[in-house]
Amino acid sequence: MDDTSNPDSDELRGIYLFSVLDDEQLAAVINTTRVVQLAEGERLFDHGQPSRHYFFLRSGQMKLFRSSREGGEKVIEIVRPGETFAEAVMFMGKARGYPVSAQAIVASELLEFDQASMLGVLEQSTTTCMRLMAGMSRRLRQQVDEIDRLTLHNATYRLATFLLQQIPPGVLESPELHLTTPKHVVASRLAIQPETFSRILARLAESGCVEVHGHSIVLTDIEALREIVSR
Amino acid sequence: MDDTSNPDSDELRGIYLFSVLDDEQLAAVINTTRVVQLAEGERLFDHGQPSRHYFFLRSGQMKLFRSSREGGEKVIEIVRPGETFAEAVMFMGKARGYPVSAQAIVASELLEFDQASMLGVLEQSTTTCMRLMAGMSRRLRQQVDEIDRLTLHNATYRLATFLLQQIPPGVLESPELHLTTPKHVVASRLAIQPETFSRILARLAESGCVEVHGHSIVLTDIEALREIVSR
DNA sequence: TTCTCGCCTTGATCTTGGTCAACTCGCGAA
DNA sequence: TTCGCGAGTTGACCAAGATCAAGGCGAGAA
Repeated sequence: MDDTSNPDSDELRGIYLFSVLDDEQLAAVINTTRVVQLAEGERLFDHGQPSRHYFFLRSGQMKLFRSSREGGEKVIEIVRPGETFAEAVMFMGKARGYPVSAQAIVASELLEFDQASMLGVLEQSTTTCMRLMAGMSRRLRQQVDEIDRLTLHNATYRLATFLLQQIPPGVLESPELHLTTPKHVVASRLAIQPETFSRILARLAESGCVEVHGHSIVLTDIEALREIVSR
Repeated sequence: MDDTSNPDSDELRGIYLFSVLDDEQLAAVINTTRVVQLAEGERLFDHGQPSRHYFFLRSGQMKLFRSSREGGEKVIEIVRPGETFAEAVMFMGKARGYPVSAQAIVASELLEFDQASMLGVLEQSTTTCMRLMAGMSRRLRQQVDEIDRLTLHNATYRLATFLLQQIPPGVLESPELHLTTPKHVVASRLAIQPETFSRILARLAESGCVEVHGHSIVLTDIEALREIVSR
C-alpha cells in the first residue's frame, strides 16, 4: 500500500478501535481523518494544549513525554508503527488538554482522527466502547507497573526489565536486539541519565550478561538478566 | 442511614457509575452486591489475585499498594469514603488479576459489586460506558502526573504538592489540615521513607511554611508552598 | 497510675545515581 | 579528505535521600 495515501476502509479496520464498525460509521471516521507528516524532531502537540485529535502511527517513531521547568524530560512512552495514542484524552474535557507532549523521534507519518466523530461512534457501539475501555485498562496497568519500577526498584533492574521486554516473541536464546531508538531516549524512558545508562550497560557487559556493539545488543546470558529482575 | 445495612437504590444512584441506570438495571446490580466489613489491617485482595469484584468505600479508609520482594511497599492510592476502586480491572481479563493489593488502614465498610453484572449494564448503557471511561481517563492522567512528580521532582516538591492538595475547597488562608492517615502511609504514597518525610516536614516548619502539632498541620504560608511547587 | 507498644523523630553514616567535564567516535557536509 | 557536531562514553566528584541506630512520646491496657 502507498505509504502516503489517504486511509481506506481496510487500513482503518486493521486498527483495533475501528475493527467492528459498519461501513457508515467507518465513513464518518474517514471523513474527519487527515494524514500528517512530521520531520525528525517536529512536535505534534504540547502538554496542556487543547486536545481535538487522537492518532495512529503509520510509520516512524514518536515519543510522548513530560518536561520540567529546569529542562528535565521524562519519556512516558515510545510509540511504534501500528499503535494509536491519545485515544483516552477525549474524555478528560478539552479544558485540561493533552497530558503529555508528542514529538517525532524520526520522520513519521500519522493518521489524525477527530475526537468528536469518535464520540459519535462510541454512542452507537458498545463493542467499540468495550475495546477502548480494554485499551485504557491495559495502559492503566502499565502505568502502575511503571510506578512500581520507579519506586521499588533501582536503575539496573529497570534496564534489565527493558532489555528482556525487547526480546521478539519466539526467540529463545541469545537474541540480538537492534535499538531503533537513541540511547538517551531509552534512558529517559527508564528515568535514568544518559551517563548512568551507559555505565550500567557497561557493567552488564563486563559481567557477561550482554554484548554491546553500538546500537546492537546481544543478550548473551538471559538467565542472569532474569535473575536481576526476579530479585 | 444505617451504616451497616444492605444498599438501596438511593445509595447506589449516588455512585457515579450507577446514577443513570433504570430500576431494572439497578436491581441487577443490587442483586449481586454484598456488604463487606474489614477490621484494621485486614486485606481485601492481593496483587495478582483473580479479580471478580470492584468496590465502593462506605466508611473507613483503604490503601492500594504494591510490594517488592525485599519488603518495600509503595502506596499507589489512598481511598476515602464515597470513592470506588478496581472498576477498571474488569477489562483486563481476570487472568492477570488485580494490579495492586488492597488493605484497610482503619476498620472499613465497603460495597462489593460483581464485575459480570456490571458488564451486562455497560452493554446496555453507553452513558454508563462514557462515565466509566471518563473515570478511567481521569485516573490515567493522575498516573502520568504521579510519574512526572516521581521522576522530574524531588521529595520536598512532592510533599508540598500533597499538602496543597489537602486544602479543603473554599478555604483560602492558613488552613489546618488533620491527617487522617498515619504519616508513614502518606510517606509511602509520596515514595519517601518515613525518616525523610519527618525531616522534610521539620525543615518546612523551620522555614515557617507550616506548623506541625502531631496529626495537625497548619499551612501558615501557602504562598511559600506554591513557590516550591511552581519552581 | 504505670507499662508497653508503635509511631514518630533525630542523629550519624552510607550509597546510588546525578552532575560536571573531557574525550572519542561516526557521520554528513563542504 | 577534512571539518564539525551530536551521541555516547568515561572519570572525578557531589548530593539527595536511604539506612542504621537510638530515643521520645502518646494512646490504650492493666
